[in-house]
Amino acid sequence: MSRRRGRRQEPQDTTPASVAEGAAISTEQHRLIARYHSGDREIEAGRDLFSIGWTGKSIFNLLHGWVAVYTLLEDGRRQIVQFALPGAILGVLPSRRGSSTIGAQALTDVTVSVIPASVLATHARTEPEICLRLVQSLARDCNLAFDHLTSIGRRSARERVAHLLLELFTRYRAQWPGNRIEEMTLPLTQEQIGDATGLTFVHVNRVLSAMRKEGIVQFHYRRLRILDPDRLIEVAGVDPETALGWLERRPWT
Amino acid sequence: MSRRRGRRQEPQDTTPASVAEGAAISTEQHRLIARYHSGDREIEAGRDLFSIGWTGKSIFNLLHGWVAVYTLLEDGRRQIVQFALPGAILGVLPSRRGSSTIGAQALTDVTVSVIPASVLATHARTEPEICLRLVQSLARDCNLAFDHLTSIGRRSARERVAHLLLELFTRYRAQWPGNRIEEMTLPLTQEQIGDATGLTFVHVNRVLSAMRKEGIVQFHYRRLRILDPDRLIEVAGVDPETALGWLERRPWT
DNA sequence: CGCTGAGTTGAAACATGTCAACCGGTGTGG
DNA sequence: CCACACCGGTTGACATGTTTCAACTCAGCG
Repeated sequence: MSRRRGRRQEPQDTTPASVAEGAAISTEQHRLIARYHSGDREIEAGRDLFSIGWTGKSIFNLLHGWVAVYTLLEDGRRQIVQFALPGAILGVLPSRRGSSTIGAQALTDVTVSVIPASVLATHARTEPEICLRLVQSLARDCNLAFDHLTSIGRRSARERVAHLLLELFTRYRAQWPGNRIEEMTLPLTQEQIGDATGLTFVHVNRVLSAMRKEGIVQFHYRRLRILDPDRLIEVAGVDPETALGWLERRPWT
Repeated sequence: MSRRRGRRQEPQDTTPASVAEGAAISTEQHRLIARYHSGDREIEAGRDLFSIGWTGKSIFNLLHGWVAVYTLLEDGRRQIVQFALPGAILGVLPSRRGSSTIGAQALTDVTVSVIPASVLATHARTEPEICLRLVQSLARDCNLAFDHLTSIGRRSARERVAHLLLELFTRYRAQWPGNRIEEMTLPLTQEQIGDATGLTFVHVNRVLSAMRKEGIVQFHYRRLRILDPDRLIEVAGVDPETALGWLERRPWT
């Protein structure tokens, strides 16, 4: 039942996500809780920002890079439940007591701003902005999770993969406004796409091959090229209106 | 690809979820934003609290009954993304502008407290409690959504159904503390279980039949009886520790 | 009494998983 | 500098879980 491929977990060489491709949103624009951070931290690609069982009491504001949030079953099956982009807030969920049931893996080299939970607790009442920001971030995460749920639950493999690529592309492009090139560095392996879509990496490969042959998208070694946006939208099964809605999204998240 | 069964949507006879089975948490305990509600509203079983496309500007505090939050694909495929129990907060997500991409259907007769979004907007700054409460509710929803994601993405049909039953049972029982009977009214059809687990109602039926024959659970016409809790936990593939964690959850949500 | 919603069951079709072999690139250590 | 290991990707043959289609039951209700 789709165990993971026998590979080491630790290192991973990944070219940084940011190539000069347009006018990017600056790192500082992502730092939306500037005042209280207790310092920035850098994590190299492949490492965990925090792992399952983590008992730390901090939350993280992702400033740069990509992060995959995942869960694990006892026998090694893995599910990626969220892809976090700059601006995202991570680590809120592991509710107070107890340890985190989710892990967060850096897909690229990553820099986060660390905010002690204590700060949050003491200032939440006096500084409503923080709280509102949290609500916004969580609502967005929830919405995305719901999208993924319907994707995994009710779409075919082909639709799921198309949907994911489309989502990540539009979210990414929202960070590079004005850039119209249908191409990007997508710092994922096919196995990770499988972990996010509930498929096997073998099957992801087949789906991607098919879509490449049909001239819809091309995804090779972390380079994603969208050859036929309209057909991709069609295969993903989102109405173009929604797709446009995605493009309007705020830069953060 | 698993369209819905050709049935009318509207009415639905459902016995109310609350039977006298122990010391329930009172309705007032669920009303956590008491001050600002603009009145309560009752929705009968089967009706939508709000539907996809809804543009209203209210949020709802569920006081009594069960609600299923769902999404729809163009061709009628449906995915239930959340089950809301008393105490839950609904309708936060449909972000300001634009219409809701999710719907909420009453599974039983339901009463909600309606809170105009405007109230929220004006008081969020002055009354941090509201905001904190929202964060808590959203974080919980997000966590549950992540659980469901890994269930649908990586578990077998059998595991998924077991997992869902276990989750709903523990969440329900948290509302009736002190009650130790492994039995409850679960106001769902097998089709709705399918919509939540990403399966066909036919297959849900087969799985349930099998588990009944094996003496694990019994689910017939909205009556759920857990015959062998340990085996259910085992089949669901959660470690007992986590299962206990569920039981510790706050009454609301 | 017929209708409808929900559940049940069997047979066959199909999507996806499993297993296994192989390729090319890259880093590493002898 | 070569040999080797390993990662990520690719492909084929086959196994299997789940869906699809269809028929039938049962209960409630007008």
